[in-house]
Amino acid sequence: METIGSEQRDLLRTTSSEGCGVERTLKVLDGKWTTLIVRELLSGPKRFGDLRTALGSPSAKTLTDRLRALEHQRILTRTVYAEVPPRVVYRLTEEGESLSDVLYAMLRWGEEHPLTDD
Amino acid sequence: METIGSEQRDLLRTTSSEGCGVERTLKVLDGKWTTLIVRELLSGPKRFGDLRTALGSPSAKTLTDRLRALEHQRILTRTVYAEVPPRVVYRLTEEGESLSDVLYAMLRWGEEHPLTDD
DNA sequence: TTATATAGTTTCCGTATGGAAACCATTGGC
DNA sequence: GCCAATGGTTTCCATACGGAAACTATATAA
Repeated sequence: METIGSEQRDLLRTTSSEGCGVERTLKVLDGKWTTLIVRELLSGPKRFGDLRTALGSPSAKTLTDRLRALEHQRILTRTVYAEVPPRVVYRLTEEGESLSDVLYAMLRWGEEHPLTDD
Repeated sequence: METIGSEQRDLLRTTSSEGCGVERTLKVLDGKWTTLIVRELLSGPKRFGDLRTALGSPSAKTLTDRLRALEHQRILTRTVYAEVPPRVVYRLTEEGESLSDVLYAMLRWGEEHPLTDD
């Protein structure tokens, strides 16, 4: 029983190493917290502080770096509300939302293959 | 139009940050070349040298490290043929093959979202 | 007047990652 | 007797990554 159809296999086979779609996705999801940030935002927009808490407190610097990178790649938007203290909300763009297919595939694989040792 | 069904969204929402399936998958696919190695092997078993060429010549040390890690996690098997010069073949296990769902999702996303600048 | 909350920024630093280069083992072929 | 080919291993090193701590801005509340 195949886990992959011939159509999919062909796509994977014929794509060159350079500029392959897989590499493009890897580039976007690069960095220690990046993928998890997207996962958090898939359940709705979140504030900076909420993200930090949900992720288990990465350093402010690191979280800022990742958010800025994702913003630059148009995966999410950053909205500052002119209040005091400031409120900043991050929300996925349509492009960011579309990463849910990748995230969900990861989620399923991870749950179907619990780690044996390690 | 939603890109994710309510069933999927619920799964992503209710999973805690620790031990989430996404994190498990990230752990397996960790490292610079890891995901690309799996992509290469999805089109069939490959020798060490073939992998190096296909990937664009990562250092031997790095490739060895990644292959050993994937072997340890039972994503692939390493078969040594007692010939001279030696021939070593790497092939995905069933578990490794099942990563095709993740890889294919990445491939599609990457192809549907070519980079604008960067 | 001072404290407080949020969302940073900046500086500094330790570690991990990955690459380059040199070296090794084996044996069939010249 | 020596070289080539394969698939490594070992050592060394530069950089990138990410964390900790200290600092900042602002307006409201006490």
